[in-house]
Amino acid sequence: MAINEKYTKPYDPSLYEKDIYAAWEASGYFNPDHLPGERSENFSIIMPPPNANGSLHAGHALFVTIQDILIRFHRMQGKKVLWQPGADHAGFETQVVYEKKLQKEGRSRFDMTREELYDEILAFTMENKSFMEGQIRDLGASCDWSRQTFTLDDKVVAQVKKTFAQLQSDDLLYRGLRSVNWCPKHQTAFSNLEIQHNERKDKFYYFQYGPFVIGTARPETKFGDKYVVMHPEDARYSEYTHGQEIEVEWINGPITATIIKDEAGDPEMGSGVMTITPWHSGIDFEIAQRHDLTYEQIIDERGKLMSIAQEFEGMPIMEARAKIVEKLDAKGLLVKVDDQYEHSVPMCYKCTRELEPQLKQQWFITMKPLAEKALAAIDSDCVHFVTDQHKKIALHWLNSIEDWNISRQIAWGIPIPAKICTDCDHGMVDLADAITTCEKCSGPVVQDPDTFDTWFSSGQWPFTTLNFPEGSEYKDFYPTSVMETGADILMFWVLRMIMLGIYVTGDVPFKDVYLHGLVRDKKGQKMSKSKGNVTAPSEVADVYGTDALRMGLTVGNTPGTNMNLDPQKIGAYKKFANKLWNISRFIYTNVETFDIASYDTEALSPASQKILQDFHVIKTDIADDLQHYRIHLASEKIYHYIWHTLADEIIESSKASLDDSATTDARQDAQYLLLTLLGESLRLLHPFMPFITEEIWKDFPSEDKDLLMVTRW
RNA sequence: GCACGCUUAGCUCAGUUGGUUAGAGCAUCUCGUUUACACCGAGAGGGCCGGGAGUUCGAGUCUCUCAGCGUGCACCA
Repeated sequence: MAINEKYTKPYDPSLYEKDIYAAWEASGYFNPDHLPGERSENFSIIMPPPNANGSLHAGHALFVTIQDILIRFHRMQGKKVLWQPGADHAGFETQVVYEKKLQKEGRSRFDMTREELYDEILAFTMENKSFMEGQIRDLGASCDWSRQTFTLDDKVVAQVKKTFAQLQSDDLLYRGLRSVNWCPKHQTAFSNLEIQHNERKDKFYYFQYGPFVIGTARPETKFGDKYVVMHPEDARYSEYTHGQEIEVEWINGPITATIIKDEAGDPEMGSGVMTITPWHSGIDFEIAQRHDLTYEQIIDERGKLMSIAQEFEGMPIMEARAKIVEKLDAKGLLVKVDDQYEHSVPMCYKCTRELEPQLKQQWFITMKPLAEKALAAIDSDCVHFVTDQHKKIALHWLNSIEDWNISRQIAWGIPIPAKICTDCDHGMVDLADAITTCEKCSGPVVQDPDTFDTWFSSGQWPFTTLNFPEGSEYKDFYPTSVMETGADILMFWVLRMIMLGIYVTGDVPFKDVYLHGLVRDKKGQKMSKSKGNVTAPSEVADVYGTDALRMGLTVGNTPGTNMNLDPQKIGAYKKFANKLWNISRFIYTNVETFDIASYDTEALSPASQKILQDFHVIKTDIADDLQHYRIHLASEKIYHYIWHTLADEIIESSKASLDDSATTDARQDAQYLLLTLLGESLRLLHPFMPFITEEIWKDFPSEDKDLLMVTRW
């Protein structure tokens, strides 16, 4: 197309983006092995694998944009660059999405075998995965698709199991009866990080329990309470001795209660006396363990009372609570009710239902030794946090880390390679699938039905994707240059990658950590489907173009803080794309007779030399910004330069020199200056707005030019 | 309870190691425009940088404190 014809129309992204991406992909330059020229330095990013269970949202668009900017910048700096993409099976997350789908179809996972469910979710995930990959391409991501990894690929699963066994042999793994966070709806346990605490006002009941008054918000758990705990120093109860037995009248008749003196009893709290329910409270369980007490399950996995509750058996919690209070009141044991009791209750982060602590045999990782090495790495800046506030949060969490429950009672995930004894419940790690009898009691064994917490495998992602330990990728690119991901998964993912990376490979998985905040709507509200305020990247890109979307997500978006995304802002960068289009039209149509290769730069006027020097300063400044992850500043600077310096000043003042009445020297001086600045500006802007810059670059008069994406700065 | 943030123009936000007259986008107002571009240009108004104290030759930036807003972790008889 003739230059004037092409540029006469406003820039229309939809005419060019698909073809340009295809040209990039066909060039092979996404793959570090096929990059042109000598490249001594390496630069690498492992892409956080998006969940393969739905469409990309604005947060995905943000991380793809930030990472692509860094990748393209370093590639144009002449580095050997790997951006390793992936897709996440996202265990529990995906299973929840799929269960909703089942529900709509009038089905339930509890009517299916684990194998049937697994196969159906696998098919569902694979379909979504390819859909999602198309959306990442649409955003312009220059990642190496030839190395794409799925979190259930054989190599990943094999390494994850190996690590599990290694933890066992290093004595960092145990299977034990512990209080776990159990969701009665989803029928699985969660790690401590996955639970959400909600403030709530509830009734708080005081009951007469023998000579004591005890308080509780959960009367329905009290059937098995046969221990009375008080602080050993509490003078009010000095007449009672540890282990002393007393007869008390309780919900379903008289029981024998035992006095326990333990420092967990807080004299300041209520009467200073409490009864304990070890099966349904982590703290109570610890007390029970300290004193070797017995305990019993009161509430079943579905949230219903068990046979110990006698007449209340089978009732759901809330129904039982009211009736038990009624009965205790009738027996004259209800002392008072406080209905202004504020407390926070643990909820399932998915269904916002109350979690029920249950005692379960689960696999736990002993985290302290792993955390200590991570702390040292962060402290010494071997892992450098770009955002200082997240370094503080990381140190705080690692310093008070708790053991990690990695067992999940869901089908969609990596099966835990272990055998469980059906007689004594003893668990044995079994990578080779060779164990047939219990090592403790010689009883029969079955495969552990549970799967790993997704974050256990994700935590090993950097080195598994790079083919640890023998792969060339691992040798060339580990530790990777920077981990860029959402600040909301700092503890879930980033810190676990650091801990497991150091543990398995002996080295940190990445040198820098760059965390971005949430993308919210223009009013600062969290985007959600139910609110209808979701900005779908694909829809925005259709209206304004991908380049405009990328700029809108980038300019002024400080690392680590949330951003409010106003579509109007993206519209502003659509205007900018068109401005650049017209700048190019003006320059190209005015240099058609000019041969830049044969122009003698010695002849350049001092004024033009000064302009080029000024440009060089800006360019150095922008490069420095990008080296230091100041993407929000770099993008604004190049925007400002192109519009308000190149267009408003340099082009405007060049018009006189390009006029017919001007001398040949003056005209050539202006032509050289404008063409040079256009070429340079396209390079600088390319990482941010890759499509339009590549398209304009096609018309740049140069002998042996390659794609702009591999043109050096 | 422990910890981490935020507060700058009407709105959304930048402001890197303290250093000229505190910036941008959007919005508002005025003027201009047969042209590279109305997806335009020139210009204007608008800010005791949350309050107070301190360090300094100099503070939006550092320290302390108060207030408001937000977030994470933990606990909950």
